[in-house]
Amino acid sequence: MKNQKIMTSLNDQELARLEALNKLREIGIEPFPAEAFEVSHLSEDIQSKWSEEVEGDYMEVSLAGRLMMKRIMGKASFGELQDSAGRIQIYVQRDDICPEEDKTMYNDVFKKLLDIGDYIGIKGFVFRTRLGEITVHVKELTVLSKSLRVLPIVKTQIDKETGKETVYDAFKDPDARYRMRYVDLTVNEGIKDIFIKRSRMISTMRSYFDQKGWLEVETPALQPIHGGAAARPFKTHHNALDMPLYLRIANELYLKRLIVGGFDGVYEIGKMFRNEGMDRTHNPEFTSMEIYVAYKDYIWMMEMVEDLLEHITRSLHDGIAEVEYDGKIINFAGPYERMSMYESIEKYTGTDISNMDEAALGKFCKSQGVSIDATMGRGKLIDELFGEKVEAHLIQPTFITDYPIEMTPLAKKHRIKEGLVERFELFVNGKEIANAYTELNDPIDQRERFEEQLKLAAKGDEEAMVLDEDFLRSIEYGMPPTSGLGIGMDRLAMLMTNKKSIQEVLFFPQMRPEQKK
RNA sequence: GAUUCCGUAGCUCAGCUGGUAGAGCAACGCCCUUUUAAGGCGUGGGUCCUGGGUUCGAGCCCCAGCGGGAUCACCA
Repeated sequence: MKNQKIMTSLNDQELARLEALNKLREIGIEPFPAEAFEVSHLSEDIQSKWSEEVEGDYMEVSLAGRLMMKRIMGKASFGELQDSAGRIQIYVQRDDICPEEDKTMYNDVFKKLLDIGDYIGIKGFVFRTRLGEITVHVKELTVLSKSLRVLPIVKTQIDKETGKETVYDAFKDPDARYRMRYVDLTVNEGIKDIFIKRSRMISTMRSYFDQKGWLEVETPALQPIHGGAAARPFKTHHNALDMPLYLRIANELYLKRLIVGGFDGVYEIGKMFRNEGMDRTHNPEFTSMEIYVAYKDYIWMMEMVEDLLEHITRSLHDGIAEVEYDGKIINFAGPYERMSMYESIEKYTGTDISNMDEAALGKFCKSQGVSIDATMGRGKLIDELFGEKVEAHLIQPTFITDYPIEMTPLAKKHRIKEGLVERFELFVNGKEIANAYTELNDPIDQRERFEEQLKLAAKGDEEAMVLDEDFLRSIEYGMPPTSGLGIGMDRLAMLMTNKKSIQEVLFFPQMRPEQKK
């Protein structure tokens, strides 16, 4: 009865696969065997290393993977086996896999009961076909796992005259691809590479930091006070403590406590959560890297970022420090251009705003066609102006330095320039990808800045920071001069893999629940 | 949140001024021992996203909803 219920929800192709599975069992072949299958080679090993000269080394190979194509021609067939590294053609002859009278293994199992997507193991030898394709001649075939669903079969034809490539039946609906990433990864070439690059990007960064002697740490993701950034948090509740907790929007205040505790350098690569809108550069959970190094300032940090990004880019792109993004060549070899925020506005509007007061600035924004409202203070006006007039021009990596104090409550006041803080952001392709300060370690100044934030909150600013008394206590014990940096790892991954949507660099981007059928 | 486009077979898509649903691949059956989008002959397969409405008649028109994409806004 249970079976019947399943049956009615299946289409004809899925029914055929279920029947094939039952028939395999009838023949005495377990479609989901428990035994391990020993693999000697990956498809890629053979494709790249085999030649007639070393033929002798490839007389007994065993491979495992999904059967992705069958081309049956009577008593012999070709197929394609896809493993973790790629694909290789296989050649299956009836009398080879069925040396005895009984031809079931070929006539029934291979020709009829095996479907595209099934996992098989093969043993045989490598040869080259008349048409020149390196192929495994199968002597022994093992069913490793049955696939009950139909994979979309992507086929590519290359026109022999024009060399033009045509793709048939691409599995390209973004909705389906993100919801069923396992199918996307199986069927679409190049998807794995994105995530392999992402993984290597992170491991390269980690080993760079480790080599400098900085310590990778972990700090709470569940926080009683959501500090360190201006954003709306996710709220949850702990039952045993009967208290509200927030998913972290940043880890800055915890990492600084560790600097107070005496580490010279600490960093954390981890998930942050922000309860805000989603678009092609925002996912509710995202990966950030934050690092704090004692006895340094933001000028030192700019040099570190140049070296780090150049190093990562080279290690991901065969030693080259350039990436192509959105049709542009972006060069990550340092040094990068540096401009103060005021200089950048002057460069792209022709006007020096450094001495304007709030009223004059408001007037200037209007004259530039920047829409403003009455609640905006001086800092916010500058930020708007920058966003409208400057950001889009910053294609090559560019440091923008020295921000108005109002919007940056955790950065140290500028050593010379009144009303500014020692902060930089790194822009690439018109987008911010890194943010750094000379950290504020003066506890009295820090308390005043928090109090300013409280006033903003009282005025209704939902994103104003909350005062963290324990954090203040920690720096009252004494925090060394420190520079800190944050990098949005997803956005960096987008740059490194030439993807325009954050969903393309996340295995499982956040989605609405699937509609029930 | 706003605007806009899209949702038809397992996949990719067509479907005219409204007339009762099609193609290729995939599936099923038969033929074929070096093919490669293999080929040839034949067969089956649909909640046209959901719910209302207009109409003699809706995949198509109208309304509402669901899901997704793009652009903008918001957001370090």
